[in-house]
Amino acid sequence: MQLFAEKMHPQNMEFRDYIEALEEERKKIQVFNKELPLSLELVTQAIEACKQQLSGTTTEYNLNGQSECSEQTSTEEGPVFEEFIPIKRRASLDYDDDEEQQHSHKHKIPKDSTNSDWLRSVQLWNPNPPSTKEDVPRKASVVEVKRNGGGAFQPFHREESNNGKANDASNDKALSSPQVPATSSTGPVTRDNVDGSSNKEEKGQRKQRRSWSQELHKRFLHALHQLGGADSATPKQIRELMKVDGLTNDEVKSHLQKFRLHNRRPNLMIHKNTANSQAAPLFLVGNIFVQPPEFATTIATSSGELTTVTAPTGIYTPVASHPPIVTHKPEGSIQKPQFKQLELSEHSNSEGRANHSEGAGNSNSPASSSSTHTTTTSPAC
DNA sequence: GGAACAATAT
DNA sequence: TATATTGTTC
Repeated sequence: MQLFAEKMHPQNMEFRDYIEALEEERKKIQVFNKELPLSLELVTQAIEACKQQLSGTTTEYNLNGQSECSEQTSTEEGPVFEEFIPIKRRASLDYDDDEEQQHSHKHKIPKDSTNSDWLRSVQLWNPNPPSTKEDVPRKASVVEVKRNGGGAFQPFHREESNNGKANDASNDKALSSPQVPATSSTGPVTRDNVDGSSNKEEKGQRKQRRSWSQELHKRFLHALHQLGGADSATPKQIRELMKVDGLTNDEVKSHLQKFRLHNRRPNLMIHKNTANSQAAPLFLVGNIFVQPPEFATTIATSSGELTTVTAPTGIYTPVASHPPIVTHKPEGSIQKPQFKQLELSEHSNSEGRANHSEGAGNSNSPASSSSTHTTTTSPAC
């Protein structure tokens, strides 16, 4: 008996506190009565229930609550109890940890789910990347910053196959931190590259996709520029110049391939037009806008496509500068590419442009070179 | 180096 | 769901 009494007191105290907390909660919620009518109702009910129990039924209830005996009360209070518990918990987060086992279901589920979402949203990923347009586009700028700070991009989708690509992750970071390329990247070329190839073989699975962030692409362009253009440059050389950890020749090669493909089409047109390769290359894409009417006309006439085509693509068109046009669709198109970063902020433009700038400087070489060779072949012509 | 295949986003 | 873009593998 005495034990009872002893126990009761403290509990009652807690109970009162809890009720007070609930009341405060209710006050807060009342403001949002319209929006959270149910919540208000629930809280109110909980308060009433608590009060009732505290006054009359308390003994039993409490007992039930604490002690194992749950039978009798269970009938009436059972239901209340359930409602109560969850609320209580939330009210007092303390309980979250353990106990749950019993109610874990209700309680846990929401909690976990929230957390997971949270993490997801917060973390990188983007998994977000996937469809998280909401987050990405809007918050993009901010998010980007954060991410960049850490690793920069979003981490591609490396989700599942971390194993093989653990390296990549690190790599990515390195990559991501283009700004400080030298630092991390300096010695980068080491084995990672090799690993990439080896890993492939190891696992039948596909390698996770490497997203070519702007930064990465920037480097790519830079390297390309240094090597005298896309045509003359070889993946290996490019890779070395890029100084990116974990970047494989294959990746570079692939990127180069796409880069050429993208550039060629549009460029081709230009190319021919511009007997002189000199400028042509530089502005390939850019020229469309910038360049003199000559190109524009040709381009426009021959290919409305160009404009459309070039702009949309994200990375490869880096150069592509359709800022204005792009604005509408572009986001979608551009965003797709992993380069959310681009999208993230308008920076994308800036970035894109940055690329441009570099690309432009650089681009000339690549584009020109590539174009030169290809020109003849191009179907467009 | 290029093409086919695969994955992802719109 | 179909298409487009991008990346990986052969």
